[in-house]
Amino acid sequence: MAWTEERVERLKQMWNEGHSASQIAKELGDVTRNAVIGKVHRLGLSNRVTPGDAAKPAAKAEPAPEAPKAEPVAEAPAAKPAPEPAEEPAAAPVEEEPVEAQVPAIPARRRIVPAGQPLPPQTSANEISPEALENVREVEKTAKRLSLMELTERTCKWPIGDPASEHFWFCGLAVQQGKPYCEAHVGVAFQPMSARRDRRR
DNA sequence: CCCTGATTCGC
DNA sequence: GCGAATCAGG
Repeated sequence: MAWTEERVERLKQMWNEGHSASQIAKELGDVTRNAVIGKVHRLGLSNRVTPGDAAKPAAKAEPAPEAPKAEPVAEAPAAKPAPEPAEEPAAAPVEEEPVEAQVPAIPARRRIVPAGQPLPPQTSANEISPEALENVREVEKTAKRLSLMELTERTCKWPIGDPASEHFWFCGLAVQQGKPYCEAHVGVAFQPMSARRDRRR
C-alpha cells in the first residue's frame, strides 16, 4: 500500500503523539515498523522527545574519522518529568540513581525463625506501600506456580510459599524487562535506600 | 528474547 | 521514494 496523504497524516499525528513505530505500523496496517521508520525519516520527522529517552547519541555506523574532541557542552541535568515519588535521597551525591535494594526485603523476624533458610520475602509485611502489597496478593493468585526447573529468563523468580514445603513455587509471570521479577514483585522487591534505612531499632 | 529507533542500500 | 536488513541500544 502506498503512502497516501491520509496515511501520512495519520503517521505524523501518531508519531508526534509519541506512538512507537511498531504501534503506528499496526494501526495503519499493511506496513512494517521499518516502513514507518523509513517514512518518518524521509519526512524529516525523527528525533521527537520520547519519554524515558533522556539523551540518545545517534551516532554509530559512520563515525567521523576526526579526532574526538571533548566538547564542554553545558548540559542541563535533564529535568525528568517524573511526578511520581517525591522522595529525596537526602543530600547524597547522586552517583547513578537512588540505589535500589538488590535483594528482596528480608523480614526482620529472623530471630524467631528456626535454623534454616530465610523466609520467603513475601511473607513479611514491612513498610512497603499497602497498595503494592495488596497488588502482590492479587497477582500471586494468578501466579504460574513454576518450579525451579521451569524458570526462564522471562519468568518472574519471586518465591512464593515455604521452600521446605510442598506448597512452594515461583511466581512465573512475565518479568518486567531487564528485571528478575514481574511488575508487581518488582514493586515490592526494589525499595529506595531512603525507605530501607532504620528499619530496625 | 522482547522491544526501540537509526541507517544503509538495492530496488 | 520505498522498506528489508541490519545496526545499536534498553
